[in-house]
Amino acid sequence: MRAPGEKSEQKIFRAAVKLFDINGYHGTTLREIAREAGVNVALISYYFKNKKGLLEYLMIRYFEPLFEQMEQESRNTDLPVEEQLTRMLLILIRYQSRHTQITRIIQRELSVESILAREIMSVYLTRQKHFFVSVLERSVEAGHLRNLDIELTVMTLLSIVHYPYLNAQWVREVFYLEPMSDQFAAQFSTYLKEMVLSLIKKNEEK
Amino acid sequence: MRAPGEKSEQKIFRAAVKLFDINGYHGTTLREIAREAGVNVALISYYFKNKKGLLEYLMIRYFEPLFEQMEQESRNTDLPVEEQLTRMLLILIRYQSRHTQITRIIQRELSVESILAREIMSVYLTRQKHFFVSVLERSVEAGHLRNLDIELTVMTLLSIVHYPYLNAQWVREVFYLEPMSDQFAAQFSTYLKEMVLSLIKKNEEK
DNA sequence: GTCTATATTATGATAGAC
DNA sequence: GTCTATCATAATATAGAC
Repeated sequence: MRAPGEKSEQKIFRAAVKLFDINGYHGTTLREIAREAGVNVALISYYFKNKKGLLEYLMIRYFEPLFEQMEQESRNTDLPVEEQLTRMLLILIRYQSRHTQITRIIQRELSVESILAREIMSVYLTRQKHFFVSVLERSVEAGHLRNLDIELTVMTLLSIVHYPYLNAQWVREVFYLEPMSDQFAAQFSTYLKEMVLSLIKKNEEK
Repeated sequence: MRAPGEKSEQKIFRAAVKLFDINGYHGTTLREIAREAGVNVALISYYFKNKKGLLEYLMIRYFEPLFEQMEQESRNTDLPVEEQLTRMLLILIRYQSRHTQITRIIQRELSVESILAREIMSVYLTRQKHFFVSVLERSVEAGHLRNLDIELTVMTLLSIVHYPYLNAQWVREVFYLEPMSDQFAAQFSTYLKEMVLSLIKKNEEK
């Protein structure tokens, strides 16, 4: 009874991602996932234990590879500051645009108060903050950013990078851009690079 | 059997806002709302028809007064551009920080694909975009922003302003700031003003 | 690995008494 | 306006056959 080409575990995962993305985690039932995957409901428990297990699996799978990249990039302290900063932002944008569905699920679910969300914050997001703070501290040493608070700048940069991928529907319907497209990622990166330069250089001149 | 001081309708609304904020719309049940409000479940249907009605009521209540303010401010075209722009951003920040719970509910629920979300986008959020586009167009006429795309700038500014109120937990636990406090709103506004000036002035000098 | 069958509990919603 | 009682359905989850 198995469909050709793809294993059930994978089919369940794909279906869950698709439905969580569109309808939200609590807005999706295991039955819907099973139907979408063309698989029996009981198989979900077999592979992922329960609904929460599906979400946890999804989150870990997302953050681990991303943070390997980020960590590596944050060690390139021999690069010019603006270069390192824009490269770190580029990593985030590229990663998000290649995983738009999971990105939106995670961004949304992190805004719900839960143990899982708190764990993600303490394990990954504090680390992420420190990566960016380090770079900006280097930037201050180089004479940039004199009158902009570092922490708020990090918060701001991350807001810019995350929000369009959370609110993809808004980007589509209000700005007529497609967050899933490579073109958007490219355009967005270019824009951000320009903006970062504006911020840094301006303050340098003061 | 009525508790003193507050009417049931109001108590239900408050309870719903509190629980939707913490656990999400789909993550909250009518029974939980009734318990939190100290009121019978049936009363929710009596006042708000059904669960969806509660969410709709909440959204309209939020956007109407906000857009009255925004609309009014967007007519002040005699002000200097930076002044008008920062004032519009300030309106958003103040409004969000005075309604942190509903703001988070709405920001989160807009990222779920639904008819309601689509309506909010077409009724309010496109209008919001146009307010900001108009100001930035004035800015371009004044010789600013030469190499920054207007629409992307609007998207970016709104991302900065919205994201911290959606991801309040992140702001708290990673940046040790309290999004509900007036102090945060003040600090954030000051920062943004500085940043807007950086962006505009820098490009002016080129 | 996959399915059937079922247990158990929860859910949104309403009819009708007070 | 408020509550009791109840319905119909839907939810997650598991035990056990194949």
